[in-house]
Amino acid sequence: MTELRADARRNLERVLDAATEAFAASGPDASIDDIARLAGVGHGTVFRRFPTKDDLMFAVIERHVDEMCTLAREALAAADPGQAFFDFVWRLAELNMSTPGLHRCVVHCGDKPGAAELEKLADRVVSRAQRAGAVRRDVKAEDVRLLVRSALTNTPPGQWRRYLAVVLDGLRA
Amino acid sequence: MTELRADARRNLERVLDAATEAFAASGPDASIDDIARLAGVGHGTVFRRFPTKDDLMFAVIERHVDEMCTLAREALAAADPGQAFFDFVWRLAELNMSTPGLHRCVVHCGDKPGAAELEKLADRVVSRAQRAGAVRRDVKAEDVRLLVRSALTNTPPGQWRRYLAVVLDGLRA
DNA sequence: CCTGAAACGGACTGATGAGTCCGCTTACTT
DNA sequence: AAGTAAGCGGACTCATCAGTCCGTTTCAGG
Repeated sequence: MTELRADARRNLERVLDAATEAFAASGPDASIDDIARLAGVGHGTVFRRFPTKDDLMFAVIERHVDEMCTLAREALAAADPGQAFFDFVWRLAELNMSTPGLHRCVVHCGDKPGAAELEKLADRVVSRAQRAGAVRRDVKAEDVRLLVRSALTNTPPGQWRRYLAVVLDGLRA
Repeated sequence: MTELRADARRNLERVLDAATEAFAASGPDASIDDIARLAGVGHGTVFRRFPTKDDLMFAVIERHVDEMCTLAREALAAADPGQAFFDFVWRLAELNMSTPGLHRCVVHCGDKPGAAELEKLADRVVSRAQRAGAVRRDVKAEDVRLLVRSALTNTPPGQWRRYLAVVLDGLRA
């Protein structure tokens, strides 16, 4: 029942590879038709495995999201909450901005279960740093998330580090 | 030749009013059909006056852009370059965020002649503040523009003041 | 092999939205 | 009042894209 036929498994891999490439290049605007063409399959084949485009997108970024959750858990376990927060943000940014298109997909899928988990973890990292006095108290954890995101999104390629530095300086207590 | 017939003039006004309302509500995503319906005219009438949607959008924001240019010129004339910069940014933000939809239209039309003029003026305000030592030197004038924009765009309604405060704090020398 | 179920893929639908066209209407002019 | 050019508006084209359907192909087990 859960076993896929050999050709189905092969096509599934091709689709995921193609989708990763297309979403990395064009963000959530990549079309299913493009992805199917890139994978060398009909687009009906894509829809059989992933009932909606969002399902496919989430399958592509799931690995990314998991990785980010791990970073968040490490930050929560670290000794110095302030340092952990700043390190966490930089690592998160490096991971996301290595493929800006996928980052935009992560933003697009913000309400999916896995992504919601990540948000909860990230908010705890922020709160901990605030309690330790490393981050100003007049912003909410959610605000920090949005500020960092806005510094990374719609930013000229290769310039985001400078932008993030400014925002993080603005966030220090 | 340049005189419009009475009905044409009346419809032109209606279209501009409707477009302002629609763009303010939905940003650049407002459709010409919606605008025409709101104005009570056929959409052919809209296209006769404004060959493309962008032309219409720019006509709507032109007044805004002019007002912003005035603010920039005032800032350039002010005595204290640093204070002038921060006042300028806050006034610009208040003006834009009173109608977030129109702000998104301004961003969308960033390359139109009038908007380009505004960018040049704004960049001079920034450079002047940097030379006066009020703004950190490791960012370019364009970076400041983009950072401020990113703090205002895609931001929960009513929260943008906090976000802007953080970014401006991060920009101080 | 040979057969049936799984998988395939592309034609099709339906929605949306920009921009064109042209037969009809209406406002000015004389 | 009548002629005419300006103006009108909606039907039409064209393109895009998500998602459906079904006749055909291909895999895998007996």
